[in-house]
Amino acid sequence: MSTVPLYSSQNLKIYNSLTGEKETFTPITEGNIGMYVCGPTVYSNVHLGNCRTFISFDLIFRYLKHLDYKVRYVRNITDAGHLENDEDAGEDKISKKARVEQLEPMEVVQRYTLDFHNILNKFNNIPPSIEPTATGHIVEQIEIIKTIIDNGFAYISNGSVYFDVQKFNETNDYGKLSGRNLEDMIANTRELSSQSDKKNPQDFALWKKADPQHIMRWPSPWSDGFPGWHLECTVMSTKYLGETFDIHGGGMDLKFPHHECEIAQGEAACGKTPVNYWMHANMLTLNGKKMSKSTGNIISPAEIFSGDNSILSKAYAPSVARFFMLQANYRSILDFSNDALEASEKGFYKLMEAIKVLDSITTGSSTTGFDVPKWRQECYDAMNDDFNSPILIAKLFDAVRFINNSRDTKGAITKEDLDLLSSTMRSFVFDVLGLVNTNTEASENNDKLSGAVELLIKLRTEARINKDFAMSDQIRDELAAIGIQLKDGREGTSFSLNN
RNA sequence: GGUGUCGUGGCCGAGUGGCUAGGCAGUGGUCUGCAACACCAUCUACAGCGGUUCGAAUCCGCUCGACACCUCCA
Repeated sequence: MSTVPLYSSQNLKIYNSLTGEKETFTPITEGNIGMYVCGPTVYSNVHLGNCRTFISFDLIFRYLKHLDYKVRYVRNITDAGHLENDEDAGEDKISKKARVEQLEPMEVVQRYTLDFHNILNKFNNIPPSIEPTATGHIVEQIEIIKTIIDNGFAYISNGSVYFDVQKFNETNDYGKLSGRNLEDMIANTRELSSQSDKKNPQDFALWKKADPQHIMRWPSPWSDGFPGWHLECTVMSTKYLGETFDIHGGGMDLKFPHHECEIAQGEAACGKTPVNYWMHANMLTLNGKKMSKSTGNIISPAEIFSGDNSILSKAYAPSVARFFMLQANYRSILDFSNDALEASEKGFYKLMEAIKVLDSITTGSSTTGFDVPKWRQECYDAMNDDFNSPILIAKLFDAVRFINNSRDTKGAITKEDLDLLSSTMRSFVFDVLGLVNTNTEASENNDKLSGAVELLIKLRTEARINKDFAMSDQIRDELAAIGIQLKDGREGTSFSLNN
């Protein structure tokens, strides 16, 4: 038996940074997608801004899978080669951290890789299919450097190897992704420092000769040294996804020079452009400025979860922060604030509450006031339009209104429509948006608590019948104080757990 | 200086030529013993100036402002 994959009935459009337009998505191999996303340099704890990028691509990964595509998602760990700056005096970020904290470089890598995985796991991100490291691909990097040299696009200088941008630009277009042209860049570049080994300031390192005190070093035909930052992504994407693959993603700040250099390396090594669809996730800002490790303008996920930061009024669940981010388009700058997060939290629990209500709706002979199949397609249309999660969420809230109405109005929906509504809600909220319902899980999974609260509700109801409002209010208020909210409705009293 | 993006109501944030985005907050009402929850109704917009158009938040120009990249950053 064979089922028709969902993607065949949906028209997915993706905004391609390379062309600046939304394009109908067509994978190289039907039904299969290769996607590469630039991962973190593991020299410090991830901050919330880093997380936004990976949550954005998790949404994309989840939706592509939801459409029944077979996706190979590769996201690297940069554990070597990422310099403090592009001058020759630059120090490897991992090495520097290791020196400062008196750790082995691999201890630094291990510590922050674990932190990265732990935090993304809390945000309910699905792990990538392959998570390769730069240090695990030194041999491949040396091989590709040889190829680029052989093809005439790189030169050796004092034990280092540099990519010859001007030579490349004679036959190719350096700057096509970031909308720059080489002449402008040359005209606007500062003078080279005298000790540079580079022919031109635009040239970038493929291999760097290590200083005597540099710990992380590997032998190569040119020197004992280490690979350039841009190279690892070219090598690992090519190795696991092929010389040309479908989607390459990353943070907006990597567009230039990192991704521009990847295109140059790929074209110089393989003679073909490496990526069909470039996708860039926009920045999370704090006080209107980009979150950035180097400026210290950051808030960490751990602080969100604990509330331990002066700008936060309380702690927030990971799914609340995730929901907050998904309420903005991945291509828009999003500004973080406690007020915005608090507003999202209320919306989030309203959404979760409605999903719980789905189970208690009674069905009737017809559905009035809501076209479930039409609504369902509108949800898909939103996601098909370059993963427009804010529109999807707006559609979900349309359904929330109908669901809450249906609770009070008996028999306003057919069994068939309710099943479709329920399955669609759940698949978009949990599978596609990747939200976790901490609220109802706690109440459903804890029968003892539930039994105790039901007993208190019973006692309170008796008190109310006897007009002993002092007693009934005491029960209500003290339960509220420990996060259990009682809800009086036509059909009696129910409760929910608040965070 | 160069390149690019953006400026939407109290807050967040969609929308790219005419039709209610949505969430939070506010206001009025229904429900309630009183509340909360929920529901119904409703208010505050498209930075400024000029142009194109029957019609512009949406297209064009200018002005002002913000941000990002051009050094490391998701």
